[in-house]
Amino acid sequence: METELSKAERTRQFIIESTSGIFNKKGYAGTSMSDLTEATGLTKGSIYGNFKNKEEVAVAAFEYNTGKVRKQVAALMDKASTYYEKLMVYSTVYHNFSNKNFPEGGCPILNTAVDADDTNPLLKEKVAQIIIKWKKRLEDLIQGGIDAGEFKPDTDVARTALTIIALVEGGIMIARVTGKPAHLDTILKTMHLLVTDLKI
Amino acid sequence: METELSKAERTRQFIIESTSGIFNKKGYAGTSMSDLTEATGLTKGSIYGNFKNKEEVAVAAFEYNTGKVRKQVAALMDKASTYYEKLMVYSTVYHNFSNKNFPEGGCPILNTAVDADDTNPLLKEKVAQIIIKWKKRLEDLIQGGIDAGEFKPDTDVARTALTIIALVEGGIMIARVTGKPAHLDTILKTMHLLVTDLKI
DNA sequence: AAAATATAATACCAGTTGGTACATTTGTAT
DNA sequence: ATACAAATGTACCAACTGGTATTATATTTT
Repeated sequence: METELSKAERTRQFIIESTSGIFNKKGYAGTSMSDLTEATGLTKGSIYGNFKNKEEVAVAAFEYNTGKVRKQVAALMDKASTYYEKLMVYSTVYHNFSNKNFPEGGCPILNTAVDADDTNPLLKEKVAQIIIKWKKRLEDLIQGGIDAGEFKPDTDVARTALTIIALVEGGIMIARVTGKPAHLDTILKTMHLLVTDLKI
Repeated sequence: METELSKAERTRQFIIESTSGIFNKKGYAGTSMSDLTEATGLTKGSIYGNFKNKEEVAVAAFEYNTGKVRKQVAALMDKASTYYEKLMVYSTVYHNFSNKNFPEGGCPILNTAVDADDTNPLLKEKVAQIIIKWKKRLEDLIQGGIDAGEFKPDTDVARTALTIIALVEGGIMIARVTGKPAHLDTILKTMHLLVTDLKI
C-alpha cells in the first residue's frame, strides 16, 4: 500500500522548495507574501490553505534548508572511515557552499540566527537547537576519536567543537560579504590544522 | 573659534544615536520609518529633512555602531605594550559584547553582513570594506610582532588574521542565538591559544 | 526686535503589507 | 459518471509602507 503524497502535501512541499531560497536570502521580515506567490505562481488563498501563516512557511523553509546541508554531511560521513576524516566532512561541505546542493543565499544557520535573533523567538529557538545538536555531534565525533585511540586524550572536546562551528560560520560570513570564497578556504585551513593536531 | 554643532547636526546625531540599536537588531528591511519616529519622538518630516531616505539613516547608524566598537578597541590598544597584548584587545572587546559600550543587538559587522548580503548592495559594500580594513589591521599587528622579534617569522599572517575574525564573529553568533555568552569565551580561548602560539 | 533662514510638523499620497471569507475549480472514491 | 471533499482562486480588508509638498515653528543673522 504505497502511500502516495496527497495533493496538499505535494503543494506544501512545492511551496517550501520554491520559497526556501527567498527566506534564506531576504530573511523573515524581508520576505513578503507577494514574494511567495510570485515564486510559486500560486495565490495567497492556496498558500494560506496549506500554512497557518507566513511564519509557518518560514519555519518549514528553514528546516528544508538545514536538511539540505544535513543530507550532504550524512552522505560524506558514510564514506569517511577515520574520525579525522569525519570531522573534515564539514570542511568539505561548507567549502562547496556556492554549489547547487547548498541552500541558495548561504548557510541557513548563520542567516537565520542573525535574522531571528532579536525579532522572531520561534525561529531563534529552532536555530539554537540546531546549533546545540551540531555541537553535540562534533563532540561525539571527537570523543569517538579519543576512545578509538585516534585523538589525544587530553583534547578539550567542547572547545574544539565550538571552535569548528565558529570557524565555519565566521568564514562563510567573510567569504560571502567580501565576495572572496578563497577567504573561507583559508579559514578552513586553520580548521584542518586544528583537527590534524588532535591526532596522536 | 569653537565650532558649535548646528541644530541640524545635533538632530542628525540624535537620530543616529537613538535608532542605531534598532537597525542593528531588526536589520534594514525590518526597520520601518515608524520605528524611527517612535524611537526619536520626531516626525517623518524631521527625519527626511536630515536624511535623504531610510537607507542613509541605516548607513549612518551602521557607521555609528562600528565606530563604537572601534573606539573601544583604540582605547585598549593604547594601553597594550606587546603585539601579543594588542592582538588580544579584540578578545577583550568582544568578550564584553553585552555591556553598554557595545552596540545594542550584537556585532554590527556580523548583523549587517548577513542582513545586507543579498538585499542591500550599498550596506554590503560598507561591511566588506570594514572587514578588509580589520583584516589589514590584524595583518599589520602580526607582521609588526614578527618584525619586532616577538612572533615566529614563519607565521601565516593572512590566515591568522582571517581566523581571528572568523572566531570572533562565529563566536558572537553562537553566543547570542543560544543565549550562552560562555560559548563565546570558550571560542575566544582558542583565539588566545592561537595567538600565544605565535610567540617565539 | 525684525527679517531671513533653517528646521520640524502636518496631512497626504499611491502602493503594499499580512490575513480572511467565500466562491470556484480540481481531485478522488464510489 | 456522479457526488463529495479537498484544494485553489477571487475579492476584499484595515493597517502600514516609504516618501513628499506644504504649512508652521524655531533659530540665526542683521
